[in-house]
Amino acid sequence: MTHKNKTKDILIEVASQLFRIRGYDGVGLNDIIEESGIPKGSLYHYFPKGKEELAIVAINHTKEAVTSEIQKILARFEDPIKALQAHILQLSEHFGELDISGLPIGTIAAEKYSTSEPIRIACQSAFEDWQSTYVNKLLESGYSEQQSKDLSIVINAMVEGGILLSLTTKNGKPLQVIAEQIPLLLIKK
Amino acid sequence: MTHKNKTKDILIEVASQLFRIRGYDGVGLNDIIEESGIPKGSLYHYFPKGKEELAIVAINHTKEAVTSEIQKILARFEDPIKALQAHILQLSEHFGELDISGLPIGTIAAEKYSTSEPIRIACQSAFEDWQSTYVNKLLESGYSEQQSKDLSIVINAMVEGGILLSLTTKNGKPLQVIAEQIPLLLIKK
DNA sequence: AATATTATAACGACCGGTCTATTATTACAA
DNA sequence: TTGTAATAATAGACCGGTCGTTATAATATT
Repeated sequence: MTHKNKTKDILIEVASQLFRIRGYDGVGLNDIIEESGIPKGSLYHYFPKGKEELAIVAINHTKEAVTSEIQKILARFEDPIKALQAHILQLSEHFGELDISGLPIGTIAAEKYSTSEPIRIACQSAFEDWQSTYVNKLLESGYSEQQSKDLSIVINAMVEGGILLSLTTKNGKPLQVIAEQIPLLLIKK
Repeated sequence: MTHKNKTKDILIEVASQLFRIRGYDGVGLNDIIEESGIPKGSLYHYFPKGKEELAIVAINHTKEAVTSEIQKILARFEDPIKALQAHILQLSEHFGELDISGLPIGTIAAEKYSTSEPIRIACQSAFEDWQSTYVNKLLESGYSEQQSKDLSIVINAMVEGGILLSLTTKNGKPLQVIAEQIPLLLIKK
């Protein structure tokens, strides 16, 4: 860390936010230029391979940001049920207002899985990271390897799907209902 | 029905498929022209308001196609657990190969929820239709109004999220794991 | 003859990407 | 410290191509 390259970091941050909200094809380089105030020359200086390269770095940035956010909230509750509910309810709080920051990487994944293998792989890696975070919490709480792994997939799917539903309906309700059903899922076998 | 407008129907069918796989911004009108063999003049004759109008019709087309597909497979099993598992496992069978036909409307929803209100509403309506289909099955099976409604949201989210994970990982496994967890969720209260 | 449909050419706007010039910053020699 | 050459970074005009859309003409259909 501690490599203080402000310009590059701003580009990554702005690109991450825009891609999250409008997807890959919905965001032009000119949008990123304009929003960040950084000229095209600098963008291509730091990302000589262009848009796809920037997008992959942005995906990895979002991956890490979300991973540490999940870790942080899961660590605050010993009970995995309460922890996961807090995690999902936290997501639901963003809705109804206007801020809303999109599916973290689901939009890009859905758009580009069939047309950009590097992007697909970056998105896959993000999903795997988040799943690992869930797995760790479940293992700590005494769930079996098998059940932890299975549940982490289901939780990941429910979270992604829940955000999508909440975005589409402009309403945090779907995520709240999902949070309520967590206890059913987490019955130890 | 039975209004035999072949040209228009072909446009809707082709547009639906392309939007499913590559999203709204990832598909140009030229792609639709080329894939369908129908000239641009005809497209604007049938959809004078252009791309967005065509997309909304395509979304509604996909909505109805998916709704009747869900209804069909749910009707084949009396037990709602078996019925939903069959539904989800059927989805999982599309993966691993190359065909794969994308998130039905989730991609467009995620891309455009913030930039096209008409598209957002069309997507919302599709999600509501699918949820209603789940609700009906659960009500028939003796679940309470409240639980049926809650579960239908969770199922919808799991299916959408599961397809997204299966697309991204090129693997039907996520959907299969989700299908296996259905019994936990459907415990009657 | 009137209308519906097909067929393309062309439009301006914007796309991702390239190019060249200029300005900061760094590294090293005196 | 200062002068200077090398390199990094900024700046934006510009490129060919493609975007969604429009316009106009030709052709079928009624």
